[in-house]
Amino acid sequence: MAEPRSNSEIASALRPAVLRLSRRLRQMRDESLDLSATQLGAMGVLFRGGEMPIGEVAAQEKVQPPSMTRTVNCLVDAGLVTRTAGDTDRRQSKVKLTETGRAILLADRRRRDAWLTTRVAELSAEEKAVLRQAIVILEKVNG
Amino acid sequence: MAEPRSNSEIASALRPAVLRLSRRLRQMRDESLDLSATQLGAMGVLFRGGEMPIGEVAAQEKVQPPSMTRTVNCLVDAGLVTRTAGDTDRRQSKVKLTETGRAILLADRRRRDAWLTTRVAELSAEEKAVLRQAIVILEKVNG
DNA sequence: TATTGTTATACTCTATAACTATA
DNA sequence: TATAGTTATAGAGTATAACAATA
Repeated sequence: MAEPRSNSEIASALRPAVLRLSRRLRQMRDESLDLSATQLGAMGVLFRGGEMPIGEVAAQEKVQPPSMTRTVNCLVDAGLVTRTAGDTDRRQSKVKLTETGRAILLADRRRRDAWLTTRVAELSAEEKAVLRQAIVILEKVNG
Repeated sequence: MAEPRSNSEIASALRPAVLRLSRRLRQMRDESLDLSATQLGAMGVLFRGGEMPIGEVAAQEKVQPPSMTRTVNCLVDAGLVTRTAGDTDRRQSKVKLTETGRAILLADRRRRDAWLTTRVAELSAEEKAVLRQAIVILEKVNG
């Protein structure tokens, strides 16, 4: 599968590559004892976007609302995010990173990305350039 | 995150992109009622590599042996693969796609990749070229 | 009635630890 | 003793369905 040409060939080659890498990335948790990849993802959304409704976090992470409720519950219990009722619309619960959450997110990212950063560092400059561009494309593909 | 530059910035941007896309890819199962992404992955290894010990399938898919035992059990029950004791070393159990398995794999891939293929098709020729190269790099990063 | 979120529930994936059988 | 695989067990992640509260 060195040269997939058609759209479906690209899709067929991309799928296992992404699935295998994601498996590895989830396991990296063992090195950072605090956060799961899922929790880190949700916190990352809040880091970038600031305070927002829980539904928006779910949408950005491409999970269903009940899944994000569960993740946020864990983070609230750990004191990493706060959940407050919306002021204009009280159905919403606005979620926000705490200062502790922000600090732990940054520390955890550094530790967690150790493996992946090492792997990336071993690539050539050309390969890194391709990867940089590919990240944007992957996000685009994902909708 | 349009222009990550350092190795760790690339890692930090790549991680969520891969995790979110993998989530989506696992959900695609709903459209193809037969195989999970995990099962499809294992079958894909056998499709490419022919008959091999179960440990080898696990290694290629980057999962631990007990996880692959479980996956293979399901596939055997469904008649999609066969498991036979090794002839030279009877500790091994060699696994092989059945003809049915091969046919279902190919049919399922076509159906399952429908979403991803559509997304890929919407990319420009340049973006597809980047993605083609990136797939190889992702596999390399993954070890 | 429609929307936002939560609760209840169930299933898949995956891992680690302990075990069996063979080398 | 070492290796290949399986069994037993546990935990995380995710979904759907049903519900509550608010708009």
